[in-house]
Amino acid sequence: MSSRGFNIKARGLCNNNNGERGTGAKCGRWNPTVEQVNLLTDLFKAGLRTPSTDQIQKISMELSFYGKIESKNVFYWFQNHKARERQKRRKISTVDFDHRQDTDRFRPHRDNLNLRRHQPPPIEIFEVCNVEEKVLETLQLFPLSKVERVRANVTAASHNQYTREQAYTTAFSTFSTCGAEMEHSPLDLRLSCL
Amino acid sequence: MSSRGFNIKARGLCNNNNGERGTGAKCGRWNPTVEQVNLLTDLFKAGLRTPSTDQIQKISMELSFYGKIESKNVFYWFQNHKARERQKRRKISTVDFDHRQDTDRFRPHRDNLNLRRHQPPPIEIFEVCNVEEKVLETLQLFPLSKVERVRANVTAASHNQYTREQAYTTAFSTFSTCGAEMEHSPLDLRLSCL
DNA sequence: GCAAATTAATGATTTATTCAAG
DNA sequence: CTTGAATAAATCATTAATTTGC
Repeated sequence: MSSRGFNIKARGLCNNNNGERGTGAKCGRWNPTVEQVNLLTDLFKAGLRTPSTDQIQKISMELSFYGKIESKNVFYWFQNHKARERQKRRKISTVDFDHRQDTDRFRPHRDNLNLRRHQPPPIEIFEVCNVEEKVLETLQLFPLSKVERVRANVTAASHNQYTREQAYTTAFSTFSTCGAEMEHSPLDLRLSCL
Repeated sequence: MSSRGFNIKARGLCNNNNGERGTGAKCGRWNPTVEQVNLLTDLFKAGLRTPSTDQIQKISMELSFYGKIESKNVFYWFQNHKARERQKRRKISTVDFDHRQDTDRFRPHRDNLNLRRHQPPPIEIFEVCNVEEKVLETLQLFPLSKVERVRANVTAASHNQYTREQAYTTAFSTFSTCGAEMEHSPLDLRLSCL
């Protein structure tokens, strides 16, 4: 019993969504291929968090090789994956001082948030994040032909997080974008085109 | 002291943003004309809250007559205006039981939030919202030539919220979109185009 | 084995919060 | 101090895993 009036939303109209993956050409939402998920995960492991417009464009382009995909799917995937990784990590890194009052049952991890905001957070989270942010400035997407090599390299690198920077320059084609535009901003991606 | 690495973001590169309005053709953000704000406000008063892709497109188109504007500006305007109206209303409707401890200084209006979530909200908000949702299905944008008339009608209607539906059919060209696409969803707007 | 029923994941939206320009 | 812009959190909704009874 949905209390919304939205769930009508074009059922039956939609053509089959993904040529591969799974069974019966349902309509609803994007159903990523395992390859697609793998690649996205690799990029995430490599430190990509909030891809720019161009990056999303390229990723989507590359991944479309493995199945139907839209840019927004890529965007959402990173949004969700980032958030849920954060959430997961927060959960495990705060079980220690998780003795609060009853009132906190109402807001499951809000307090962790406030905590995170108003005091130095459990280091490794932001250490990692900062690294990401920096590196992302020069991170470029891979050509499809190099996919396998990329996967191998990144996977290898993920076992040793101090060779991560190496992994970038090895796996992805890195070239200086400092003088380039770099005016992306995730919102451009969401709206500028319309 | 911003702890982000984002604020670099193309300063100086940007060409002048808005030809009119204000002073010196700065780059930064959109600076709406008074006419633009007026029109947007009218639409808001008329009940528009989360315009669809097409609606945003049209609004942007119309408003571009008064000055430089992008679709995303329209999108953001509604986002912000909706949120801040809600916030404003929440503030005034919960001042009564606003006696909390010192710790709350850290999170200014968080508690109001939780409140809103865990108990029936001040009715009229959601009453209004529901009305909006329904009406919006048939709300169409105005032609620019009718702007003045629209403004007049909407303003008039805003004094008597029970003639609101009348105002729609009077001020805007209403035609049945039930059989039409109606697959918009705000996210299409943000990403589908890219 | 195999569907119906439940639950867990996760794609998609909305809402809240924060940043920062003017 | 207002508000445009952007991010993060919370929420909704659908699909896949899985459990369960047969």
